[in-house]
Amino acid sequence: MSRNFASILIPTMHTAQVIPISPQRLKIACSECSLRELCLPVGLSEIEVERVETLIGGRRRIKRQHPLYRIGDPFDAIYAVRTGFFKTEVLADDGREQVTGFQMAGEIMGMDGIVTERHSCTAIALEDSEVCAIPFMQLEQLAREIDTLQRHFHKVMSREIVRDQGVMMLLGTMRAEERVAAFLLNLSQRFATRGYSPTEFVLRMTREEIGSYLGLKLETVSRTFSRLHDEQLIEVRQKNVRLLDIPGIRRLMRHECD
Amino acid sequence: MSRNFASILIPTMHTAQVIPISPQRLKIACSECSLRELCLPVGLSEIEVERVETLIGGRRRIKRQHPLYRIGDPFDAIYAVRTGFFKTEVLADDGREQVTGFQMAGEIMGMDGIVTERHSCTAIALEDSEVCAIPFMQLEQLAREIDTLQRHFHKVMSREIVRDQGVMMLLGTMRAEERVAAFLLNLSQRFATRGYSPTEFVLRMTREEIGSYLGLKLETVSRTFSRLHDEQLIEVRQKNVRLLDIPGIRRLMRHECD
DNA sequence: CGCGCTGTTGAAACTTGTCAAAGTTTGTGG
DNA sequence: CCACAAACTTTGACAAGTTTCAACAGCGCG
Repeated sequence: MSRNFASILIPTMHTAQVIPISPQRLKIACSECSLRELCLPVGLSEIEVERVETLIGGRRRIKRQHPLYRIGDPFDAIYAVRTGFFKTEVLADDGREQVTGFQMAGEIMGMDGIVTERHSCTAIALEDSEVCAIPFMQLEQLAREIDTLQRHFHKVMSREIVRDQGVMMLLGTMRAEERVAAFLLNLSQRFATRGYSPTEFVLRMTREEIGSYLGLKLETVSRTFSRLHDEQLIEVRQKNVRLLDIPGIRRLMRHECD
Repeated sequence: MSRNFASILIPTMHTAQVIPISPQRLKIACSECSLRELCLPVGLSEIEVERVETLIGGRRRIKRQHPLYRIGDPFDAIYAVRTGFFKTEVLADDGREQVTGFQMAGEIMGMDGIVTERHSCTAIALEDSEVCAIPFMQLEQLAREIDTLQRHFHKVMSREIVRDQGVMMLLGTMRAEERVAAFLLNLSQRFATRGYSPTEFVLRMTREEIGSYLGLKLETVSRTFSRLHDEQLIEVRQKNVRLLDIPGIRRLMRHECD
């Protein structure tokens, strides 16, 4: 039974098949986990890890299509995805929505709420999911005491800012085919990091959600998938995707130089 | 005309007239800086402000078109804009560039560098500018000691994340006219916050830079300005802009309801 | 004073969006 | 477990919006 911070770092259910972990070895496994840098700083003493574990507010299960938090909700915690898959989306005044990201195991959500103490986006589970809530006041308290935790948290926020820059690049300069290619490669890389196949995975989101994220209409996403398929770069059947030629897909993105 | 941005919009913001500083008081004086509310938390005691002042690494002058930092530069400080105007831009593998933001007085730059300890974007002064360098290690140190400073810094990072969400929305769902309208309203609002006219200001960036930021070609930006002008919403002469009908401009953005 | 950079405008080409229809999968309730 | 409805996906034809290419004008720097 693991409802502590360390456990979010450690792939449980999903990756149990890939990296078997006995329950009593959780902390050790954390230090061996290839994802550790996503969630916990390296170099914590055992005592410090224990303190971090006490900080976790608790685990929350979110059913598919249900929100973890909504725009306007009071902010009091950030969340680490334990299992499952989320999307975050923002809302324009006129009602238009835009998916700003997809979050998977080991990733942190909710930092948008710090500035106004209300969430500025909505996080919705794309499949039955589980998160660890990390009460923000307590996180700040502990960050004041543990340098490496403080630094780590700052890196997590910074990584989010850098990720956003990448999305801007994608939305601002790429054409449809490049966007879809970048999206697939990004997913592939993130799955690989977590020990899953980088070439074969399931899209938890609809074409419309992909389109929203990529600034395209769902029809364009669908057509682009079909085109990549015609070019023998991918195989798609519904939500199942197989990347047949990753170098080829990567090449698409450099195609339109300058 | 060789008058710079500040001297037009900001009735002499340059040192002496607004903020009298006696010659011997050359040290950094956050306590007397007019930007204080923008870059420091409210509620610091005098002693705390003094401590923050010791933390400022020093001012740096950056000439027009010169970089404050470049992609790949080692990260060791964040920067607060004192005077002037910057753009930040990222680079794709194939050489394409994308402006990710424009920064003006009181805004903080450089947080992208925390995660990798190298900057992931380049910051270039669009006019002769001045920044306060804030060594990051020392900032973290002090943040561990002063709660309100810690919280403030987290809010600054969070604000950046929320801002990025807004840019994604802009790039992902808006048409050219809406993007330009949003851009102008955003600038207007930021000038207003700083006590300058929200209706009349100078664009320090070229059409190409605006286009890069908005995910449009420079010709489209130019055409859109012309169209807004035809519709009597704005006046543009070169870099000088006057917003004639802010409600009208705002209406443009709700036009395309979903 | 002129050269270069920046900005404006036009016409054609191209990419993506819109609308529509049909096929496929998923979920629900009998 | 099947049947049916709803949601999602694919594909085509056409429209709209944006980019591309090109020409020219204006300002500003040397």
